[in-house]
Amino acid sequence: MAGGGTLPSVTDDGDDRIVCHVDVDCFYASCERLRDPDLRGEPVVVGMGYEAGEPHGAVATASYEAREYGVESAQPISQALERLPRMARARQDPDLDPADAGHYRPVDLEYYREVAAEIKEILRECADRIREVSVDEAYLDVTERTAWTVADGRPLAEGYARHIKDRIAREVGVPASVGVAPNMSAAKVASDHDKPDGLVVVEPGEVRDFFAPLPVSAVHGVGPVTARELRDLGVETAGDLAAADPGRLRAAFGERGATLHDRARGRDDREVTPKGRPKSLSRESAFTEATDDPERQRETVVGLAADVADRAAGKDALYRTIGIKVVTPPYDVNTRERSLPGPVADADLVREVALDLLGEFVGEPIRKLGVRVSNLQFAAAEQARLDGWDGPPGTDGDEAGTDTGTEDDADTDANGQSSLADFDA
DNA sequence: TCTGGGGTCCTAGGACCC
DNA sequence: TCTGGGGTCCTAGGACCC
Repeated sequence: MAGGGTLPSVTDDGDDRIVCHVDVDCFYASCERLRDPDLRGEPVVVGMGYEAGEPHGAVATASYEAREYGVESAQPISQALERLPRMARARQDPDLDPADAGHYRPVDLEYYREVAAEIKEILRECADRIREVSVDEAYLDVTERTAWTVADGRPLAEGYARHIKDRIAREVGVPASVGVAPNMSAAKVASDHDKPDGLVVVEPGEVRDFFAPLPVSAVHGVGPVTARELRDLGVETAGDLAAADPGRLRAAFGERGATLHDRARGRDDREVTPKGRPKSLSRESAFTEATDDPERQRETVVGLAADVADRAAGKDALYRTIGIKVVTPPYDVNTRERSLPGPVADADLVREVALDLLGEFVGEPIRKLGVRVSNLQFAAAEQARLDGWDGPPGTDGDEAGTDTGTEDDADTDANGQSSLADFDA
């Protein structure tokens, strides 16, 4: 970019990696279209906790056509229906125009996972290192597969990204947005920049200029709360953030402030690494309306506890901490947890501890309940396989899992974590 | 816009230890 | 009797992400 006073040929931080962020556009809705091509071009709303003909649940994904009617994700279905009536209803009600109606579908995660698996296969073929963020999103390090070299006015990396995007469209049949940049954070923002069906390339040295005009909320890690607090400090754009005094940011936001400052300046040295094992497993569910019925509350916790224990068992996970979440009106989130002397896999214990913790709240009005297990350790065989070693003699599974085994992903994420590790050493 | 479900990381205070 | 300066673990809550 022909920027102002900065040195023209210096990259933001000397990082010449090539990172792609691939994000399937309104994934659930796109999957529904895959299975029912009549939905193409139509407003589609996928609701969780939604059942055909019922008004409850919340919007998981809305197609872009549905968004034009003001349907947003996380919205209650009842509200979505006010803005975009159901097609079946519009066909019967003479006051409604079917042209302004939408197709509502319940979430079918199993099917979406099948589609995601096909996409993942393509991504794995296209990159040496991948981090799958969620069912519809992944980072790829493609440094070894392409180059920033410019040919015919465009970097080769752009053609490579287009190739990935085209393969997903052709072989799977869903649209994806792709961002290409020298680091993860910029690649993510790039893929968000021109949705749907976007392809945005930010070359090394351009990252800071690319960020500059964007609102702070576009920076990954800035949510509504931080955005408001930043605004109060006079920081409106990512450019303001990059120019802000890091000491002030650190004072206001701690380590996160420093990280966000770095991101806005185009600095992010996180490596693209696989996600590793989960750190907690949980299950929660909301009552249609807050209830103070102790029996319903206990029943719910019993069911959630069984689900969580079951899932943990399916993953060969042991847990040392059992907790609950209790949401009381208006929307107060309370958590309670208890750690055990050692790791267990015991459904009865999950239930007993969860019920015991619930005792503090039982009888109060409750909107939502959750059960969680954490401090996970994985069975020895699983651990050895994932760690890529066979287990040295004299180190049994218990020892290996106790401490460092679960912390060995310290290099994966937060800078704070690795600096702590450095300090220890 | 009164809020669905599954996660991650960070912070801060207190207990406890040396 | 009062008190330093580490460190770890546990718990609760908050912000954020998809």
